[in-house]
Amino acid sequence: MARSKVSQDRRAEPTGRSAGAEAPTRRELSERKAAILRALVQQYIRTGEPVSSEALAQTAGLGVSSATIRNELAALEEMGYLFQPHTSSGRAPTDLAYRFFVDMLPARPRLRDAEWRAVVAFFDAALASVDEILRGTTKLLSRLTHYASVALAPSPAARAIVRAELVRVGPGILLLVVFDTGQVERRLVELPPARGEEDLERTSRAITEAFRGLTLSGARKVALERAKGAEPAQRLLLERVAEALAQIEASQAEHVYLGGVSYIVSEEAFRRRETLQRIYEALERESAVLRMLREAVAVDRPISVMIGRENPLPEMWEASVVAAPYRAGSEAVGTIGVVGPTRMDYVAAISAVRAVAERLSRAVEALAG
Amino acid sequence: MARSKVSQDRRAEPTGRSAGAEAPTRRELSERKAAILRALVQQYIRTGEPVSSEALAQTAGLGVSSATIRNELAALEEMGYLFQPHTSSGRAPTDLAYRFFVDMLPARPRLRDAEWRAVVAFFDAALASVDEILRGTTKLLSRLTHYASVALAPSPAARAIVRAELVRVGPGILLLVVFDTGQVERRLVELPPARGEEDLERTSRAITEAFRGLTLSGARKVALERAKGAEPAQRLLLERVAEALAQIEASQAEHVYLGGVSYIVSEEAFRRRETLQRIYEALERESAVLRMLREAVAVDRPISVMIGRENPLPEMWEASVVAAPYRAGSEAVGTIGVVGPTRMDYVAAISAVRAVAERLSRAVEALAG
DNA sequence: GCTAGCAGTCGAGCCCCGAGAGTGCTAAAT
DNA sequence: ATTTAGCACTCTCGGGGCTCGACTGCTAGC
Repeated sequence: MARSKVSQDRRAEPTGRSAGAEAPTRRELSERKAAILRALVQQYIRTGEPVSSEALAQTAGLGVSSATIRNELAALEEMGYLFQPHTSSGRAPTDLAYRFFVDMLPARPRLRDAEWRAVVAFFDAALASVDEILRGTTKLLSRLTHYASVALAPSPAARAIVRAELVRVGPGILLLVVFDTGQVERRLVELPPARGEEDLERTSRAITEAFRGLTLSGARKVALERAKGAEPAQRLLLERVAEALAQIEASQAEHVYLGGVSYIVSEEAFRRRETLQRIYEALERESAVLRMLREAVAVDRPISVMIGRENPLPEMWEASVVAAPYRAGSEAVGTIGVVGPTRMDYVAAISAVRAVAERLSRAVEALAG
Repeated sequence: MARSKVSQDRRAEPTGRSAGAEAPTRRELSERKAAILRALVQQYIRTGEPVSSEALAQTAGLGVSSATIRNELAALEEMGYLFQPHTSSGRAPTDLAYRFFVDMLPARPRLRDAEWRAVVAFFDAALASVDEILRGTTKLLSRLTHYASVALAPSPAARAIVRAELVRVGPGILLLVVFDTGQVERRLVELPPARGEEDLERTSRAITEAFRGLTLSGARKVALERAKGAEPAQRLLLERVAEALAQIEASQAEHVYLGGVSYIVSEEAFRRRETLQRIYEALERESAVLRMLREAVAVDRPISVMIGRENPLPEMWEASVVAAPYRAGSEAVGTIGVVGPTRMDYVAAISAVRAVAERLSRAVEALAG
């Protein structure tokens, strides 16, 4: 593949949309170069074919001839924005060009009416819990964008507990924690030998009372405190509960949602089987998705775009991610995003992700109060 | 595609392994034809290339010349077991041939030792709930077989409730039902206006007591009964709880687990993008997977195999499914399976699915007591 | 009934060729 | 100093034609 000219520096500008703020290292583009570059990227996104100077002369509306544009294109290629699949073909954008294109996008693209209504309709339906909402959200996002979608549930670590119980299930004891988002976490509690049902009941009632309104770490502290004063029978149980709480806090694997993976199977850009397989593998690995989305929204922006090699996962270097955090109150609690080819329709993806993130925030906020 | 000769009758023998029992409609094959057919299918599964008479003469060990085998092959093709991609190529199996091959498989293929140990190890780890187990199970199955895996959770309809509660979450009330499998179902209860916290607490405690040990429909009856006698404030709430219970009973969409989809991306048999996309679309549609697995295990066998067009979903006609129910006690409560190309390694898939279903049954049984 | 042998069929790979698309460069024009 | 017209050059893509080789089906003889 003639990809050798793609920009090496993985993170010239790691964040999403820097809307006008220049990276100091990047040479400024002349008006005309910028216009040409934008037109080229736009057309390439539309057609997927390398763009010729002639085509740009006609569509970009600069009133200069194709020969002039050819000179500019040569310069842009020199600067690392473009490459030619082969000597006598048009030019295609590198990651750097997409970055430029995305950074220059007008501030707030709007969703089309029909789509906006679909978003509103989805979130208007009564949904019981964040889990249920997110499952639907990935489907919604994929339907809107025709790309694969991912979502991260709020980390329970920061959420308030509305209920905690111990339940006997089969031979084991299950610690059940319900959060203000409607999320439910469960953990097996290693059972101390020969525990009576009454003890269990009593402890369960005790923690239900004691944990209400606390966070996981708060609850854990309380459990340990109470364990100290308690009679031996309860003591062990409480300590085990504290352990389970810690485990819940640490684990996050279950909180990745995935949807619409069938949409990107037919992407021309993922023609090579191997590319597609590696992307799917990564998407199935919760830790990978977690890492990717975390990094995507690390910088505090409403929408982040991660283009090609900006992605921390090499498997994703031929893909782009458009991601946004969603909030409950003022703090970001989770992330949603879409995954498509670097040649994705950024305008559509950004507006869809933005709209969904907004409504999702409201929905989660309504739940969590 | 030269697939026109594939058997038309979608369900000559709908079930999995009939191990020797003949379908009355199917003409009996001579010893030699059977041996040739088996050898051919085996080789085709191994190589993916049409098999020649010469190759069979060498490997099948029948002591006859390729010319003789050619005659037999012509007959088998006539009977619908084989087809030629083109005139001068070897033969490939039709669905009917795979069906024959699978039906003739020796009774209980064993898993290789290392794999068996992986299965045992997975189920030896303490797992909190059926959900958690199944999530891991699909991963395990896919790792073993290199195909995509699906699993159906036990329908909560038949399970016993170990706990039911009402919890205030944000502005809504959440009905939380915990089953003996560790599964948790939650449903928003349409809130009657201006309900006091004490009422809620009281009702919650009441249903916790009253529902313990019942099934969903049992609990629903109890709720409605109690509603009759109750004071108006509680009455409405109880009726709404009954409604929510009915909804839980009816819904099953959330109970489909999917894993290892990246494994089948590179399947040569799904070379055509469209084929792969349709398969993925179907796998993402819970209702479709539900229908497929239901039909697969409809006949009471330890392992069911659904080959190509035997599948009720046309999207899956180029794929095969190996499925098995898992049990808690004597009743089948859920299903697991793998999805691969019709040319899949049935022996490996069957032994993996069987082994996993067995251990899974034990694990679920241990949970549900 | 089996098999050796042979003619016939078809796909895969290769080369060649021409058409077409698009570039880079040069030299003239502004 | 730009811009542009013009032209030579490069490379892909598709088709046609070719050979090679892998199989088959069939026939005739064992």
